[in-house]
Amino acid sequence: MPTKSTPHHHGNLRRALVSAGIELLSEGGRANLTLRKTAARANVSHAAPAHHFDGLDGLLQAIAAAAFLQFTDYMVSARANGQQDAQSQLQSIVRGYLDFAQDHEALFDLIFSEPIKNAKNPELVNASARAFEVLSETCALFHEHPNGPLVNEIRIWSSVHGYAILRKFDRLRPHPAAPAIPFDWIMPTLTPKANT
Amino acid sequence: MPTKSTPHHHGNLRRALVSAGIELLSEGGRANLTLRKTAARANVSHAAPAHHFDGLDGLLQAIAAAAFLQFTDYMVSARANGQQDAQSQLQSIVRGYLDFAQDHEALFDLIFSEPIKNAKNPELVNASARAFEVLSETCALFHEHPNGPLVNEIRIWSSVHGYAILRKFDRLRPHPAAPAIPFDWIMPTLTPKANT
DNA sequence: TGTACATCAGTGAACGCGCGTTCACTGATGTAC
DNA sequence: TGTACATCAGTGAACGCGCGTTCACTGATGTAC
Repeated sequence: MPTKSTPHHHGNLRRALVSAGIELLSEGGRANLTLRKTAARANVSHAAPAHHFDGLDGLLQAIAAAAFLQFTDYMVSARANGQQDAQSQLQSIVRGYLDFAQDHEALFDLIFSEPIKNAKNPELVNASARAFEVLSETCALFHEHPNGPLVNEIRIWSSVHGYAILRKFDRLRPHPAAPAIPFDWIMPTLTPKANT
Repeated sequence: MPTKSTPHHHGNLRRALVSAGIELLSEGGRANLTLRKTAARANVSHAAPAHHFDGLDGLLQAIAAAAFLQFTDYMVSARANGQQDAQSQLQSIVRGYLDFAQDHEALFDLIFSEPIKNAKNPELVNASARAFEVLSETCALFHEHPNGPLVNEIRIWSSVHGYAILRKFDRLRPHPAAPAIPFDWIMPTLTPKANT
């Protein structure tokens, strides 16, 4: 008799609440996310989340951590599914980056938002660091920039992040009927290390 | 007898409310901005803003419009005060862009935020368009990109915007003690039209 | 296998708070004559 | 210059609402023996 209602002990309420919160964010942005709505979406009383998160901020950070993991997965999956030379790998993670920004706009906004900026939550910090590592790994396939480490990463990352924002604001067209300028046209060029 | 208390007819309450709202945003971000707090900051009853704005959204859009004007002023002033060759002008507006992002972080966040994205308020739309024009004017001093118009603008703008975000998240250092990588090192290169 | 018991993860009522909004009001300003 | 009057831009009380949080509670789970 594995099914039938479970009035107590949801099983994995924490995960369910994070999912519910992501839905609410996607539907109505940050203003739509409250503990009470999240609990209701997870079919649980509004006091239940207190057993799993330290207030609204705790929920927000847990959501951001989950978002970073998914963000990383977009990049890693794209890289794994593409060709394996350096240039292709770099293009793949950039595609993953931009796809995530488009498919999950609310989460993309969240992870680069002010309240998340200074969060110390280790789960969140680790998830964030992992996303950045993916970029670094891929940049490591190229010759270091003459000015030193991290410069390649910043060149790529600045471009792709800015491009994502401009696309969100529909600023990539000379006029409304024109196609959007593709990222390929503005992507900085790096020099691969070896003949891969 | 020009002074003495003015219980009614503030003079320019609308402007005072926008200023008060900017202060509140700077102090505590979007969550700190409410009509009641804004009215209190402007030393006015909490019902007074209704005579000047269409609710909180109206105030928010007015603040965003004011922010765009100030943003534009940062770029235009920097350009006017620098050397006048094409490359210097471009560097100047980029410096203005980055200075604004740093000096007015809350406003920078606001003008590129979701709630402002789809606002139709003409004052706001015009202020936004003007900021973008400044970049276009300056890019017009360079040869058009082989792929057509707007490509130079997108290259510069993506980089500088992304760089501003990375700096905000303190991601411009290989390690905590290192200096931040300067924007000069990642700025895309354009070809000036004439020998200015 | 059964029983006692501690702990965990929910419920639902209650609370106080700040919010946006409404409304009758009133004093200041501007205009007509 | 003076008077009447409409309009404008404030006040302050009142409202209902959704919020986070607290609290006593209870049923389910896990553990000791």
